[in-house]
Parts: sequence; structure tokens; C-alpha cells
Amino acid sequence: MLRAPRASAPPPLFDSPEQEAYLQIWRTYDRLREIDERLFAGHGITAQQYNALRVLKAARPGALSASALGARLVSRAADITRLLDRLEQLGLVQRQRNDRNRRAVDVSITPAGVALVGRLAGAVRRCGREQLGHLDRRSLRQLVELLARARAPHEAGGAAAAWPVRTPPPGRRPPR
Amino acid sequence: MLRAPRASAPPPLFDSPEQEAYLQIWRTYDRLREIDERLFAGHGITAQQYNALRVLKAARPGALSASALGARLVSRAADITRLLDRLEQLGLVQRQRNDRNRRAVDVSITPAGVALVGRLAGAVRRCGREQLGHLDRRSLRQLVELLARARAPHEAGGAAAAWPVRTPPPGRRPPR
DNA sequence: CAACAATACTTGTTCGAACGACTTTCAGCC
DNA sequence: GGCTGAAAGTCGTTCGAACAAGTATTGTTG
Repeated sequence: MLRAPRASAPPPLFDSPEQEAYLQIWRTYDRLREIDERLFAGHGITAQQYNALRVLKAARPGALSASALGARLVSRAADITRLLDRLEQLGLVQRQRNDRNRRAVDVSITPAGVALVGRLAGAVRRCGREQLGHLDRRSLRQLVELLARARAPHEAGGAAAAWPVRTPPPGRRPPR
Repeated sequence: MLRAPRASAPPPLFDSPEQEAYLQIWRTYDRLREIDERLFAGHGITAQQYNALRVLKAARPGALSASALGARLVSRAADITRLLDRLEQLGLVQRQRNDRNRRAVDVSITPAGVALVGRLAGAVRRCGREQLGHLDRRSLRQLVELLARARAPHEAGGAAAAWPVRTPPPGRRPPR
């Protein structure tokens, strides 16, 4: 049964529990993002670009096709080409046409890119602690678990192929 | 004691538990955002614009200064002016100089704005269910609570004045 | 094997976000 | 009561995100 609304009852802030949860995720992301974007901006790159460098570094000494890289990024980047343009201009990555499949482009991180990620490692770690260091391990794990459940239906391949995608093992046979 | 890393151990995907949690928040936001942005795009506005309309509708029949509106938005919008420009051009909000403080601008939602929000109400609700309807109430509450703790230190006024900011009570005397 | 479709990027263009400089207005203070 | 500094927006500009269209290459199929 519905309660009759009182004349001056404060309007509800959210339309539904689901909307509230979504807006809280958005808000939390926004607040935390401010912190690490400040860090990366000081080094002339964006958080998304740093992420690409992280993925490429993990793939060393191998290379990744542009689309494979895109699939491993945190945020779906509709526009890998331009992202790579910028990183390439900074000398942090290099592109090379794949000879076996001349449509594809192999992307790999340069020594300068590795060096930059290395130089940032400490600051990134401190940044993480500033962002969420006040939560104990148990809460962090709980949060991660809830978030994974939250987006499970919206990951491309269903729960099975959920992000994060593991980079293929280094002994990977290049596609024929 | 540290386990000696085996030759081909997969590289860790995250540098620290805090970073993992942050990236999961980012990822989850990104996946869920895609869903509701598709909805709003179909009506010619963005999620951020819809949020502004929601806040302004809740403030009816009063008005909000541009900065007060900005403080209530989900995402810090460094650029309320332009956001309002667009909404005003669509005829969804109106601006009026505040006579008491001629620096300030009072923003209020127009009947057309109210109508748009009303027309979207059902779809927004469905959208929320599509995004997070698969989580039970208890999980949603738990998630919201964890997120609030996660960003508490990063809300402007500390935990006390944490977002969401309540709009002032409706009995508020309209500024002369 | 020619034609057609699918892949993997690239390019063009439009729009919003971010940062800073600038204008107007108010509030506090000798 | 004129100065100084802060507050509240506006404007200019640059950059990345998003969407659509285009190009080159490969796989497929009658």
C-alpha cells in the first residue's frame, strides 16, 4: 500500500535503488579520477594513455594489434588510432604493419615508454593509496567482487570472458 | 616469504589492490554508462544534461544559481556555462540574473524541460533495471555503502557534507 | 577466379570537457 | 567612500571522445 505523500516531504533524490547505485558508481569514479588524472597530466599523458602503456608493457617483448590493445583497455576506446597517434608522437610506442596480415598493425612499447611507466610506478602506487588506501583489504575485495557482479551481464562475452582480459602467454604462436 | 617467480608466470594485471579496485570502478562505470548514454542520445541530450534537469526539476518551483547546480551534479562540471547554453538553446531551462546578487544567475527548468524528464521517466527506470536489475536489494545497498566509504575522504566538505547534496527545502522563500 | 562481404584501420567532422584569462559585481576594510 | 580581494559567470582555445564514412587487405563462395 502506498503511503500518502505529505505536503512538504523532501523529494526523493533517486528514482530507484538501481539508479542510486549507478549514480554512486559514477560519482565515485569521478572523484577518484580527479586524483590520478592530476598525476598523469603532470607528465603529459592521460589516464587512458597510461593504461595503454601498462598493457603494452605487460605484453613485452611481444606486440599487440591495435584492436587487441583496445579490447584490453579499461574504457572502451572507440578511437585507438588517434590514441596511438599521440603516443607515437611522444615516442612512447611504435607501430609496424603486420606482414602476415597487412591490414593489421602491431603496436609495441618503446624503451622510452617503458622508462616512463617505470618513472611513474612509485607515484602511481602512492596515488592508489591516496585514492583508496583508507579501505581495508576485506572491503576492497568485497567492492571488487560486487562491481564484477554488477557489470557481468554487460561484458562482451558474458561472465566467461569478462574483463580484464589476460594477455596471451608470451610463448604465443603468432597467427598464421 | 616470497615465492620465487616461475619463468613464465603471468605478469600481475594490477599493481596493487587499490589500483585494482579503482580500475574496476572505472570499468564498471564505463560499461553501465554505455547503456544510459544510448538512451539519452536518442533524445538529443547527454547523461550529464539529464542530471542537471533532474536536479532542477527537484528544485521546482525555485531556481538554483549556476554554481549551486554544479555542486549537485554527479560529475564535477567545470563548465556549467556551456552546459546551460545548450540546455537553454533546447528550451529546457531558462536563465535570469539574480537581482539581489547581480553576479549570480538563477537557473530554472522550463515546462518543456519538465515534460522531457516526464517523457523519459519510464525509459530511465527501465534503463536502471537493465543496468543493475540483476542485483538484489541487499547487494545494491552494500555496493552503495562501500562506494560512499570509498570516496568519503575525497568529497569536498569531508564526510559531513558528502554528495548527494539535498536541495534546500521546498518552503524556501524565493529570492527577491 | 571474379565478386562480394568481412576485417582492420584511418580520416573527417562534430561535440563536449578542461584549463585559463577576462568581466562584472559584491563584501570587507582602513 | 574609494581600494582590494573574492565571488560568479562568461569566453577563447585546445584536446580528446564519438560517430560516420572511406581505404586497403583478406577470406569466401558460386
